[in-house]
Amino acid sequence: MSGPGAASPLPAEFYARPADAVARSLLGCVLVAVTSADRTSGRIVETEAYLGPHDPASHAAERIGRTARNQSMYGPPGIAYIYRSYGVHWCLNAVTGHHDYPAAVLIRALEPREGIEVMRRRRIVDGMPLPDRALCSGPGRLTAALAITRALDGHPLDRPPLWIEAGEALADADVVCGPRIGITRAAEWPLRYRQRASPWVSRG
DNA sequence: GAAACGATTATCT
DNA sequence: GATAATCGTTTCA
Repeated sequence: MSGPGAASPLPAEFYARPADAVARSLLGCVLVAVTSADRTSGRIVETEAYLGPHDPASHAAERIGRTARNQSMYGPPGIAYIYRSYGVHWCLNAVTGHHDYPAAVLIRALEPREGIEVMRRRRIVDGMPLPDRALCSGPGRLTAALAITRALDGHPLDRPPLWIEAGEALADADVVCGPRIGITRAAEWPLRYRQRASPWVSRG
């Protein structure tokens, strides 16, 4: 898509808010990734907020502090924080809040929009394609589908090759907020946001 | 130095 | 429902 009326990337100011507010606002926005050969994108249907040093589940919790891995979380709002999960998967976050304050929003699931055939090709394992439902329904799955790796850690999310555009905002009635997933500390904090009844979310 | 532990997923029972 | 894959960070000696 291009020309008049095309959605423009969200500015850094969009992210200069508490992580839970950004996590809610990102639902319905569109994540776009381009390579020299392909363009892939999807609507964000599930996010999770990691609030700051006082959030014990955060990679930058008080007890951990600044490390080589989480340095992007201390950068300016609107950049990517990408880390390796379980030594196997890449996970994408949008850094929020103000500079030097570590907070971020984990992008957990997308509804595929552009390049779904490219996503299918990227996820073929042993000749067996994944069902479309599984292409982007999880933080590790969507990075594989969009070819997002550590190389983009710290990348500003308002320009190629990876950016987020405003989408159609979701009404509060279409948003479900509940406990976070896959963590042991403060998992019960209601910081996971997802589109109600979307078949593209990671669980439920 | 050594060992345990994940903001997960695919595969097997 | 259980578990292997797989590696950087953190923790402990």
